[in-house]
Amino acid sequence: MKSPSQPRDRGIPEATVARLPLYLRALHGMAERGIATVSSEDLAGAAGVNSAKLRKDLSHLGSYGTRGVGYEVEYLVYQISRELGLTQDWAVAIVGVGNLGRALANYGGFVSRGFRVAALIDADPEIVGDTIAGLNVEHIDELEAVIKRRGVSIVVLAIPAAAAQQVCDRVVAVGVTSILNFAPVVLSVPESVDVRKVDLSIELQILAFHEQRKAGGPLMAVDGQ
Amino acid sequence: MKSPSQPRDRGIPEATVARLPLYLRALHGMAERGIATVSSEDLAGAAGVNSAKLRKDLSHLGSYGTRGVGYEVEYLVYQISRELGLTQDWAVAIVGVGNLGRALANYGGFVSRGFRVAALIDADPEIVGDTIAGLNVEHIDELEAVIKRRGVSIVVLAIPAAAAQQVCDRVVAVGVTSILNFAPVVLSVPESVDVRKVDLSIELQILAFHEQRKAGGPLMAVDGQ
DNA sequence: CTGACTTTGTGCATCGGTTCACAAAGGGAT
DNA sequence: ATCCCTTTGTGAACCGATGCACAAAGTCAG
Repeated sequence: MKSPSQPRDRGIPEATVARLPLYLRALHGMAERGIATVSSEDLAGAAGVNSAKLRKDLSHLGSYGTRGVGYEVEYLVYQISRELGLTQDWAVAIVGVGNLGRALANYGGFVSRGFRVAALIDADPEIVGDTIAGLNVEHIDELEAVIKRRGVSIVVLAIPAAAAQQVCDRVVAVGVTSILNFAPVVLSVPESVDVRKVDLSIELQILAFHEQRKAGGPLMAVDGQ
Repeated sequence: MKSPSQPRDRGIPEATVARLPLYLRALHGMAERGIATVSSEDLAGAAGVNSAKLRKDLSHLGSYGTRGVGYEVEYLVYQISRELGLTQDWAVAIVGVGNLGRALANYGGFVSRGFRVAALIDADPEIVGDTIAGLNVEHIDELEAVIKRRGVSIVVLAIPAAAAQQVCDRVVAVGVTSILNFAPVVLSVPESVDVRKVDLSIELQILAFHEQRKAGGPLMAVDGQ
C-alpha cells in the first residue's frame, strides 16, 4: 500500500526510464532549432513513439504540459534531465582502450549529457601513457586508486570477455555500483550493483532472425528433423 | 495438444528472440569446455535468466530436451543457430570507419556467429583505400555498387547523426532491409525495413537514473515544485 | 518390469506495459 | 464572459511476458 501523501510517484516504470533519453534527444534538437513549445503528437513523432505512450511517460514525472498548447521545450528538457540525474556531473571511467574504448572516449554524446570521461585505463603497457581524447591512459594496476581519486561513479568495461569478471569484481570492491558492460559475458555482481550490457553481436543476431524470416517468408518448408 | 515433431509455430515472441543469442553464447562456452548435456537450471544460470523462462523460450522452438536429463549442448546449439538464421552466411557492410567502425570490423564475435564483414565504407578520402581488419575501405560513392556486388543484406551505420538518414535512404533504395544503427537519430524507413539501434549514451543515462536514485535513496526530500 | 527420481514442458495466475478513447483543462476568438 | 477548439492527462481494456507449480515423460537401479 502506498502513501497518498506523496505527490511525486518515485516509481517510474523501467520502460519509461528507457525512453526518457530518447525524448531528451528529440527535445535538444528542437531547442536548437528554436522551437519553443511542442505537442505530444509532434514530440512523439520525433522520438519515434506513439503519442499516448509519450503522454503517459511524461505524466509519471508530473504535469508539465499545458492543455490545448503542449509542452514548453526548455522546461521539459530541464525536468527530464533532472529526473534522469543529468543535472549533476558524472565521472565515468573507461576500462579498455581498444578501438571501442577510443570510440567511447571520443563520443560527443557523453559530454553533452552531463557525463565526463574522467579516466582511461588499460592493461597494455604499449598504450599506457598515451594521450587519447585529451586524457592520459593509466595502468590497470592503478584502477582502484584512480576510481577513488577522481570520484568515478560509473565504469564502462570495454575489455575482452576473459578479463571482464575480474575487473568487474575490483571496481565493485571499491564501491562502484553502476557498470556499463560491452564484454560478451554475464557479469555476476551483488544485488545492489547495476549492470547494463551492450552486446553488438546480439543485435546482429536479432536482425538476422528477422531477415531470415522475411526471406523464407511464405515458403518455409518442413524443418529438417 | 500439438505435435512435438513439428515446431511449425513460427510465432516466436520477440522477447524470446532477444534472449536466444544469450543462450547460444552460454552454450558455446559449455561446448568448448566439453560439456555434453545441460539442465535448464544450469543453462539459465549461465545465461543469467530464470529457468522457467528458459524452458518456455526453448519450448517455442520445439521439444529439444529430454525429461530427467536436460538438453544436449551440441544439438541445442544447432537448433538455436538454425532458428536465428546463423547457419547461413550473412554479408555485413559497415558504413563509417571511425573508431566505432574499426571496433566493429575487428570484433571477433561477428565472425564466429555466421556474420562476415564484407565491406567497409567511408566518406573520408583520408581513410578510403586503407586496409582495416584485412579489408579495403571503399568510398561512399560506391555504396550501392558494393552492396549489390557483395550480396550485403545487413548494413551497420557507424556514422555521424547528420549523415545517417541520407545513407539509410540509399541503402534502403538498393534493397537492404536490415539496419543496425549506432547514430543517435531516429531513422525513418518503410514498414518492411528492420532497424535496430544502439545508443551508447542512452545506456549511460539509464545508469545515471538508477545511480541517482540509490544516492538519494531513503532521503529524497520534497522536490521543488 | 517396476518403482524412485529427475527434469522438461506447460496451464494458469499475475504483472507490467501499451493503446484507446474521452473528460478535464486551458487558450483564443468574438 | 462565453463558446469553441485544441491538447493534455488518465481510467480502463487489452496484450504480451513472467514465474509458479505440477503433471507428464523420460532415466536408471535393482
